[in-house]
Amino acid sequence: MTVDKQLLKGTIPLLVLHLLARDDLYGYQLIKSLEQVSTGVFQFSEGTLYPVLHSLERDGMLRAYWRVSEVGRKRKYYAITDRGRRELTGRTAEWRTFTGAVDAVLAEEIDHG
Amino acid sequence: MTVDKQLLKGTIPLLVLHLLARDDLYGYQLIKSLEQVSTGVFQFSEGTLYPVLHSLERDGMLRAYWRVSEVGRKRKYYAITDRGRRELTGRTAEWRTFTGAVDAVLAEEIDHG
DNA sequence: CGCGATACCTAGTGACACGATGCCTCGGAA
DNA sequence: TTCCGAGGCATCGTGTCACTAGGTATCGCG
Repeated sequence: MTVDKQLLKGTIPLLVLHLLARDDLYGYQLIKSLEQVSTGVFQFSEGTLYPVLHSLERDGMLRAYWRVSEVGRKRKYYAITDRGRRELTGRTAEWRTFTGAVDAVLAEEIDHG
Repeated sequence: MTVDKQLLKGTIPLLVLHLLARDDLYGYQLIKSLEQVSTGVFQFSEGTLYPVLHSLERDGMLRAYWRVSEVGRKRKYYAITDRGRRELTGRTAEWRTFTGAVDAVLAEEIDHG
């Protein structure tokens, strides 16, 4: 099932920060990881993810570095910073609050007229 | 705790449709209800909610009618339509899928480096 | 050699929540 | 009586942000 893209607003940095809190990853790998972990629900295009990475880096949440694989491919890896970890904590709490509030509304019994 | 407004994208119609599936409400009342049920997390301005109501009405999800209270105040009530109920079912399923996918990512163990 | 996958990037567009603003009524306080 | 806050409706402009479309380059394989 596909998801209305509007629902994604603001959640992509949360997802990115979380995955990078585990391991350094490069952009393309991040896209594939998000697709895999979400069992196909998230299918981000590169035009979506790269700008997010750049802005997170600009804001000091991530640090980027180039590494060349054995096969000679250049890859730009991203590592989370301390600031990024703090941001992740805050965004995770926000996410819980937000979904809790929505679920509270959805828990209201509806009238099947 | 306040929530990043970006998270709200796309969820407002879901919340509105859900509340209106219980009872006909007028716009101002809807704002107050959402604030109350979410225990203050959602505090929508009128500039936010009225356009949502109008577009839902335009799309046939809602039907609007005027009613005058005993004190003479004119209020514009909104009633959900059959089409709106079907939309609500779909959006609710989308919401579950979406939050399930995000939570799946967040459930990944993180490395506290 | 061509093509798909890998891997990076940017610019323009469009959806949409929000703040600001405007109009009107009512009740109570100054 | 005048004013102000709350109730009640509405629209417009702005800013954020995901996405489509486009561009470059390398690699492995048929």
